[in-house]
Amino acid sequence: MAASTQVITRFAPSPTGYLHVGGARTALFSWLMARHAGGNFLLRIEDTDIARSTAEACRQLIEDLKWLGLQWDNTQLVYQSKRQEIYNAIIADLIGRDLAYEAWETSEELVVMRGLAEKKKQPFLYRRRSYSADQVQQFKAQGRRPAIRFAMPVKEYRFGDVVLDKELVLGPAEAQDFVIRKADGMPTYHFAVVVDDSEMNISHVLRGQEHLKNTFNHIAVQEALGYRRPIYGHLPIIMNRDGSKMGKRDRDKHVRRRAHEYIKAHKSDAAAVALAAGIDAGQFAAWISDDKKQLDLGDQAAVMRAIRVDARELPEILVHDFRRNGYLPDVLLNFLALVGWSPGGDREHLTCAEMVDLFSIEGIGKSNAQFDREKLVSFNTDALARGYDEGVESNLLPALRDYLAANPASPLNDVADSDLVRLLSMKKGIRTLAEIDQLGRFFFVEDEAIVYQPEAIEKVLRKSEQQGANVLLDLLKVLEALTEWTSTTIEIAMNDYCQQKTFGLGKVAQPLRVAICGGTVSPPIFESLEFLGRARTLIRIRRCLEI
RNA sequence: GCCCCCAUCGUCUAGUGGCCCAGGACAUUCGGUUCUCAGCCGAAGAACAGGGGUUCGACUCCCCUUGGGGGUACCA
Repeated sequence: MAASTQVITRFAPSPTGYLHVGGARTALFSWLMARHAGGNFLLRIEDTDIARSTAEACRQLIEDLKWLGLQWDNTQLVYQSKRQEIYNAIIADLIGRDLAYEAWETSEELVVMRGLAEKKKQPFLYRRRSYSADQVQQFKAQGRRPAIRFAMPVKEYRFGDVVLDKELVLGPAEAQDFVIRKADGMPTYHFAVVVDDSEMNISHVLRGQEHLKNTFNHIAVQEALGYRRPIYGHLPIIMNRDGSKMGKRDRDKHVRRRAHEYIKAHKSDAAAVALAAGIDAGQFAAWISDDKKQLDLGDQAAVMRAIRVDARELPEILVHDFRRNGYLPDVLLNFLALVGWSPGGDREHLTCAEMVDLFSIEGIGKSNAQFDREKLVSFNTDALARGYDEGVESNLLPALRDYLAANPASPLNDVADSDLVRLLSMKKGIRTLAEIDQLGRFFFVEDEAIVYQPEAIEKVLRKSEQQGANVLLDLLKVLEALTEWTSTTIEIAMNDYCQQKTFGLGKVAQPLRVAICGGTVSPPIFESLEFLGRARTLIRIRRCLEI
């Protein structure tokens, strides 16, 4: 393949938080495209927003991509924050050619100017303004730092979009001088993205449709710099069930809502919650009263602890949420691919290799799509069932270990592989690995730690004049008398007992279940008893009867 | 306010002018299986946003309306 036709795609996230599913899908499509064409997929970190970018977020992002298996081909990651001199040299050149210039307005002044334009029902456009030498002196004396704006040539811009399959046009009236270097000295996204895509030889840029209008800015800079233009494709946006754009903000919104609820329910106030969370009171107050503000990851976690909100109740939108809640990476990838892309025909369940093979830009849809968690659960259930078919130990055990790594607090972390395999084999038909965790925990805690749920005790043991409890009393004797303790012998004994009493099996299974696990839900009862062992089973039954 | 994109069952989609009174999957409803929860098996209902064109013929092409979404930052 000639170098000029080589496909090079990239994923260029901003490290301001964990990877969310929208970003993951963009990465997936770029990855699929490169792999399909036998080209390269590169990773670049766009950390030019120094206030919001963190090293921690960056580490998470990389871990999430690795978990998904979206391997990138550049051994050396590109960090935009480390390339300031390169950008500055190019900007200096642009200034020298009068294609860029210093702009002295503050953000506040710009907000006022925009408000004025909207009042007049006019679009706001920034075009070059002149300052007298005196004014500039004054600005400098005030300590102002200028931003650098690109003098965007006033003309028509157009480009062909391979996803939308049409030509997009920006009229001359809409050209405006946008900022390419912020007052803090960092380049803006619009500038760095153009320089780096060119330097990295990116052939195809796939990104969300929210970038559609930005593309004209990028083209203008490319033209000024004499760069080759990559092929652009703008992906449909992934939406929530309520039809709004799916993003990190949703979690923030949820936490804010819960914080308000907490303050109301506990007759507390913002300052007290901020104190409990150990974060700055002023910052917290600003966040809780302003929907547009977002907490960073660490602060969000601290606030959640303070108001006792568990991460599991947040809407799953981050790749890490899905990992933590027991989804398989390949399932998430398969499902994500189908949000906005179709291989055609009736095919849905695909391995990564099949997706690579079948991927094409033409198969990408043009319209926004809602993210349907129920269908994802169904995909996960199917994949888990296939895992059972293909071997619990080779297939499901590593997946469960991975799940546990993301859930360090689970008691199952201390359990031997052989027992995890037994547990998995006992309970088929699970939808997520989290179900194994929840359903299996009672095996691995102390007998005294079993918590008997009041509703379960009432419904299964106390109801109908303590019928359940009486059955349990009988069963205690039957089980004590058993010579051999296997699920088969237990089942035979229980069936005998039921025949004697003309009971259905449910009449004995449920009391036993409550006795050994404290609730009404567990893996199949006879195998559970065998697994738990005679001694512990009997201890738990006696303890339950005492209560 | 201004600019832009999109439009098939509730949801994700197949469909590139006649193979479609529209196919699949998830969800839903109803049956069956089962010691609980799941799972599994079977069946059913469910869509081309509306209006104009073009054409012998329109889900497919064009226009308008309506609806949804995005952007409008010294965020990316």
